[in-house]
Amino acid sequence: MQILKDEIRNKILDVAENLFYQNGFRDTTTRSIAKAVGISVSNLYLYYENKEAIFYGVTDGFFEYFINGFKTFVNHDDKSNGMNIDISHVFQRIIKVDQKKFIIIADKSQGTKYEGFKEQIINILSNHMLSQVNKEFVEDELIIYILAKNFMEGIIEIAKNYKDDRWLEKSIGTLVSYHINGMKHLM
Amino acid sequence: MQILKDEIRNKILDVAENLFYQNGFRDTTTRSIAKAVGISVSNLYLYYENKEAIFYGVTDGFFEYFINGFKTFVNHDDKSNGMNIDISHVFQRIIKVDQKKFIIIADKSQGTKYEGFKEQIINILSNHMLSQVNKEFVEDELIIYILAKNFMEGIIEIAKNYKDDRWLEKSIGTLVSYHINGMKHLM
Amino acid sequence: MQILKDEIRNKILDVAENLFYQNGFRDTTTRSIAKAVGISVSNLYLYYENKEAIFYGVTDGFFEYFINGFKTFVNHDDKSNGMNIDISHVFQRIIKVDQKKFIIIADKSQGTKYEGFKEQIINILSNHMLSQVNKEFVEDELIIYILAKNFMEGIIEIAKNYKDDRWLEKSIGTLVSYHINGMKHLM
Amino acid sequence: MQILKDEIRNKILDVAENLFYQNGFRDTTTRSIAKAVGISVSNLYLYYENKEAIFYGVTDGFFEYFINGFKTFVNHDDKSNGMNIDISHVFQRIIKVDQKKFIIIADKSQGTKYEGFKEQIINILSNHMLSQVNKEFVEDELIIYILAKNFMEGIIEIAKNYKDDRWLEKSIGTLVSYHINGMKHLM
DNA sequence: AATGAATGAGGCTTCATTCAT
DNA sequence: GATGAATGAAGCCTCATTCAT
Repeated sequence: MQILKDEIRNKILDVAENLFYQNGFRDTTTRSIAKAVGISVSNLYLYYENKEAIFYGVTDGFFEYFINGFKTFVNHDDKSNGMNIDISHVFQRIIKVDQKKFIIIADKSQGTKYEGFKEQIINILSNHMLSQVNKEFVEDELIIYILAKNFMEGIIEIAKNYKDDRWLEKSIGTLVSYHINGMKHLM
Repeated sequence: MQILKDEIRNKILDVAENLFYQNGFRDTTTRSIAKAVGISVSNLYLYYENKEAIFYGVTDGFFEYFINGFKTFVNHDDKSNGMNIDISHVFQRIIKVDQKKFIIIADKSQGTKYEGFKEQIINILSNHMLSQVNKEFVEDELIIYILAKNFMEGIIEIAKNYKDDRWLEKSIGTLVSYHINGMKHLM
Repeated sequence: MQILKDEIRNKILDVAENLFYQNGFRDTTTRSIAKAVGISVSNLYLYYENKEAIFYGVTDGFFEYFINGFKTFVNHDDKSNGMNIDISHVFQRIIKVDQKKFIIIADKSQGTKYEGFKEQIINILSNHMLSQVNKEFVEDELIIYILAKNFMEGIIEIAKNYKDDRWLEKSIGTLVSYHINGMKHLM
Repeated sequence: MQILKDEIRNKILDVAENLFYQNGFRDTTTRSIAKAVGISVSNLYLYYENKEAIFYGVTDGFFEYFINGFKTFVNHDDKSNGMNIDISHVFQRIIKVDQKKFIIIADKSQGTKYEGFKEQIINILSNHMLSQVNKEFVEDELIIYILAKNFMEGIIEIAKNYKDDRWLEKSIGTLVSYHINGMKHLM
């Protein structure tokens, strides 16, 4: 009673996604993937070239989506205020498409070509915020970086708890306005 | 001779602290510790039972301190507003006493008994915030949890960048008021 | 339908011959054979019991031919001079019939029952040469063995570069007369 | 009853030398080395960084020696006849220093940085021979290459059978004069 | 007859831990 | 105390071979 290839191929991605999500790329073993799928380790290699390929199988399509969505924000936003409603939409869309993949790429990718990605996003956010802020109130740019990181991690955490679209919308809305309010006295 | 032993015992903790801080418990090898101390790997085991014991050697004292400091806040604070000046002091003290240990326990402890620690702190913070907030505005308690986590991660990030007390005070101040301002429209 | 089978059966041998020739038995994978044939690896096993059987499919017929041709030389030659024109013909014929198989058996058979084959041929050549040589000049029989091996490897190398019959004839001729001239002062 | 480190370190090289000599680098497994030494595979890695490092442990010193000796020949020999008494001395010295290492580098090094080395030596020899030969007699340079390879393999074979210096001297002498006599009618 | 799927054995390497001196 | 030496378990990956359809 052999299971169909696509079934397994997808099950591998499914299982791997969960394991990468829980333990990150580095601490997820081929063994644990194989065990969770219910196949031998060597069988894994019929479906994917190596552990990294499984990771990219999980993330690649989503990564393009992420980048495109984020570019929209970066380009459109330069003239308006740094952390406005737009970014709310951007992240909403990204998370709706796939919360776990978002988290994996942003936070569990050490050892893959995506490590360093979260940092880049934070830097972009940080630069945006910096351009909105009154330099007199902020003697140290580091605090802005920290707040940008803070915001990004809020987004990630929301992604981790995402269940339905209404909740997501409201939560990101709350997070964004929370941060905008937070920023006001720095402006 | 007993002095010599203590010297090594402490150097191990010193070195291990730095390595745990940089790479986390899981990615720190006994070999790297021994090498940095300048002793043999096997000698490590005369001082500590195993890698985990070294971790606890580094963190345990600090952990009590943390808990006590935090309890003070928890107990004193029930009647006042959730995230007020007091917590600012609590974390300042904790970070001043030992930023690295704080980060290690909170963020680098995967694989040890402390791996759920950060979560617990966030839960406590979350409960506090929840008691301060207007339930009508916050239909979902989860968002409060997320903001609590957000705050905690801000603290951790500040700890990572801590250099001098003035900066620390100002940064935590900024973070706290940022979050208080953020929370205001939820109250 | 039987025809189809034979077509594949032969294509396997064809492909395997080239791969064994290039990489040797040990470093030729069943996967590479199947891929080059354009069939599945498992299908290979319907035609041949295992990788070794494929090797023998490629070599066995030729091996008989080789042995027979060589025996002719061995038997006819006992009364004349050890390395004369006859052996030139023998190897010419063998290489013309199949240079690759000759090389495979002689030089690429580690891991198969033929792995000692080259050695045997060299021993036969060596014994022949020994019977032609002036024992006073050659105190050590080993040097004769080495020269025999040397000659055999010359033949193998010529086989590796074989393109057309004229070249082959001339090259073996050169090699043989080179070795005969070389031997003259040992006689 | 622990064996001294140096004893094992050397035993590893000893054992590995024999295995590399018999099976080549690629077909020698860490397992087989460990088993022959009588230790665990992981223990191997206390002494050498990896399999390749063991190979270089066996060969490196000798490689320098080889190159130096051979350069002497190449430089000194340009004005005299290609395969003369000098080369006899060069190879004698090289083989006396270490026959097996010579063979390993020249013939068993696939997968290491020395693969391709034998080819280079043969090319140098071939070019030398080519400059000595009457082009009218040799329409195809390939045959010269083959004879150079032939000579090199003669040297290797002598190396394989080397026992004492007198024998070596005589054998190389025989091989060289054999080849010089062989070449004479090509000149 | 054909093949996609599966796997155990084995290859190289690292790591935490233990042992003998 | 101290340490060089040793090792089993585990990690990633490949290969020849077998099985179910």
